[in-house]
Amino acid sequence: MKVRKKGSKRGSYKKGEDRKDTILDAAYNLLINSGYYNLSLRKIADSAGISIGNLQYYFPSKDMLVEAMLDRVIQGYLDSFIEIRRHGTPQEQFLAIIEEVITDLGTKHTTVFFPELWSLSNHQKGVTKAMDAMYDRYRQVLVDIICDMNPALSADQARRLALFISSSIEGHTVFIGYRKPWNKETGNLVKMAQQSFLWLVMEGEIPA
Amino acid sequence: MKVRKKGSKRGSYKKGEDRKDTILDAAYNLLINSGYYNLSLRKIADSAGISIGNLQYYFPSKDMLVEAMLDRVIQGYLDSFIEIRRHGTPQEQFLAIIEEVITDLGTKHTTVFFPELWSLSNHQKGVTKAMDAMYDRYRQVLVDIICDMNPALSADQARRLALFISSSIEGHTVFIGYRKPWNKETGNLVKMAQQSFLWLVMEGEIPA
Amino acid sequence: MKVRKKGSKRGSYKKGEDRKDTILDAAYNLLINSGYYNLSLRKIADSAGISIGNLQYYFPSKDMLVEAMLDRVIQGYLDSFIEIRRHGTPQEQFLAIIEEVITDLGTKHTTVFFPELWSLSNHQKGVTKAMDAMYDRYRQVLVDIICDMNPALSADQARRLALFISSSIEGHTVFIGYRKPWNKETGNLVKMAQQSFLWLVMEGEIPA
Amino acid sequence: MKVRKKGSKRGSYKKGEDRKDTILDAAYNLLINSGYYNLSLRKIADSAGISIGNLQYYFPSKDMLVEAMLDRVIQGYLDSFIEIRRHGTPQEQFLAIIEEVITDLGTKHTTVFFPELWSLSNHQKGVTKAMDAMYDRYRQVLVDIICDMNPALSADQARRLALFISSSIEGHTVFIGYRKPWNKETGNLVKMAQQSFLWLVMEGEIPA
DNA sequence: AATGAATGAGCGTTCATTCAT
DNA sequence: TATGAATGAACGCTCATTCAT
Repeated sequence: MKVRKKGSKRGSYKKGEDRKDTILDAAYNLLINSGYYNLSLRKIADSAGISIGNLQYYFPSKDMLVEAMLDRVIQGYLDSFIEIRRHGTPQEQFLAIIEEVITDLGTKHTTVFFPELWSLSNHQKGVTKAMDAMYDRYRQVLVDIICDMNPALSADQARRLALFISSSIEGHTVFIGYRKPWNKETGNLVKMAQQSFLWLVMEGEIPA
Repeated sequence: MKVRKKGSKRGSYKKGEDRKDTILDAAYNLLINSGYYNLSLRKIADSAGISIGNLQYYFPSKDMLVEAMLDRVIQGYLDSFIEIRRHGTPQEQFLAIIEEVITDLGTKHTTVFFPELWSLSNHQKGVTKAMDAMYDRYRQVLVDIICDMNPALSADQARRLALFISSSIEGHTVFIGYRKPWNKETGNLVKMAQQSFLWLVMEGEIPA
Repeated sequence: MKVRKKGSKRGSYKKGEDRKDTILDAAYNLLINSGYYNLSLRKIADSAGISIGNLQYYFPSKDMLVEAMLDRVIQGYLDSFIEIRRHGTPQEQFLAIIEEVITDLGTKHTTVFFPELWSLSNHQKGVTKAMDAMYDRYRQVLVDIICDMNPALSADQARRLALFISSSIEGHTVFIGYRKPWNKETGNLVKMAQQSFLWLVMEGEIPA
Repeated sequence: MKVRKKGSKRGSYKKGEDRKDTILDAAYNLLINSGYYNLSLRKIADSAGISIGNLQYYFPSKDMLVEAMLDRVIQGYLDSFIEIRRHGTPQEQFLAIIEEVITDLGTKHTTVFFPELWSLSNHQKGVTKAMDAMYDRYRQVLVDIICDMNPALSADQARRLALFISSSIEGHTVFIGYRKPWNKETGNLVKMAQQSFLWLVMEGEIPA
């Protein structure tokens, strides 16, 4: 999923915001290509073509920069979730979202980004919060669709289903992602996921 | 899952192997508590109570130490997989393994270890290899059980099922793991996983 | 031969260049007093009165620092060669240059510097290049004088003579240099060198 | 010039001496290939195929090992000097020795060894002493021949000539040695050296 | 808004040396 | 003799951060 610049109205960025974007783009690319372990302010500044003094004018500490970058990337994913719920019956939407998300796992930035995020979230509180918020919003999209599909489900049950489904999908990152050993199985796994989750939503016994 | 020391025969450790174990234990604990990003040879040596010169007598480079540690932890998980297939019908084994693995996600070391492993595997070849080998062995246990449960399935289909099931389970780490927001849902998710995967194995349409 | 600071105009050094000079001076003095084997960035930084972080702001690697230092010292020697060819007949210049160079061998920094340079040039490519360039320029001064002294010589012959003469002079470093056992013979060796080389240039049979 | 093992009689080395030789050979090869700067006891022990603990049983400190190695190499050169004075008239011997020594400069070990020796001798007293003793013995060979060639010379004058000649020859190491830019000129330089030094001995005005 | 300069801590690694066995 | 284990210092280098300009 592509990270997009915000604020398209009027084409009138503040210069500072522009520079921040350049920096965050540089940081994101370095993160994807080398991992958080190898991410340094020096490399970011170099890659963004500015001095590290100037970089720290925009982001006073590494943590702040990192969190700004994560927020931005996460926002990109959220924007894409919103665009999904548009066409077709709830069931069609449901199957479409499964396919879209699983397919997205195969892109390099998704394959690399999320494990970094999960790892970071275990050690940095600010990251935990941002990540949890993202998944909350993501799951809410699923919850809404699930309720439409099977109105017999309670809100709790729908939430539980959304949690199970989204978790299961995320787990495929490490196995069918970019350059992962089972990448070629992506299509088959989409089919298995669709029928399995569909059955669970429509006919499963969901704990109340 | 607990990492166990090997070499139970005769109680006669070589001194050097003992020291290596101490070092790897220290490294593992630091990894769990601070993440790979904060893992340094100095901290490991301190934590193991030896000088860093001595540490590097046992592990000439950080990479070698890290891979030895990962191999050891992974071996612990593999050992536990082997012990699972002992009692009951294939279906009982299947349900038991799902419960056991999902429940294990809630332990601190599992919750933290795997995201570190997934992240590392994207940037360090030796890690990729060890991780893939581990999951291969893990999935093979599932494949065997699945074939027993539904002999109508081809080897390919069983492999596909094992991949989908194991991936789905792994994905829960980030959400129901130790101190994760949905940790209390673990029991419910076990039930959903069990019925969902059982249905898929017995009645799903698995791509051939 | 004294290494001089460049940039005499206006007395307005850039601050950074000034600091670089301080560092290179410190490095040079340590090289002379302890040899390359004992030359470390820490000692250079200490000696220059700065932190080693700052030192590496100016010279990102030890190799770069060393080569900058060698270039600077070599430049000092080259400057002095240029100043030699000023007064008297070619033969007077020839004798003067022999005396000057041999006498210079007795200074501490020359006695110590050149063996370090020769040794380094065998193991570090960048050093080889800088050294060869220096000796090329040095020999060219001799070639010019030799051609003036004996116009019957071909360019090749003059080059061969310059090579033989300069090599022979360099060889004395180890024996008549600063605190070397034959240092007191310097005057006598100058006389032997002068008449020997003069005879070779004027009456020797130089291979064509 | 090849370094030879001593003690050819009876083929009955003590085992310890044998081991010492192995170690010193390893050290010498490492010195030639990487320079003193990169010479470490670890590498020597590895290269000799023994533990570093054992290495330090034979040579309690690095300095002692290095000096033993230098002594051994130097002894090899001295042995070769002794073999030279055998055939022909003094003048023939004189010309032969010049050719032999200059030609030897082109071998890799000579080209590399001597600059290391010269550099070391400026910083390590034990080395200075061994080196000076070697050159004394070497010059004595020349002194003897020179006195035979021109009996009119005083002992002092002969010594001065030997010093000038030997120094001049050594100086060529850096320029016509192994892989040095003027290596192909070796033959021509031998001729120039021979006639120049011959003239100086027979007709030069040597300071008394 | 941007740069250049500086710091101090920490990194992985290599080293000579010591010592018990 | 020979090894294995251990130390402590130093190495070149990178880092996040600070601050004056």
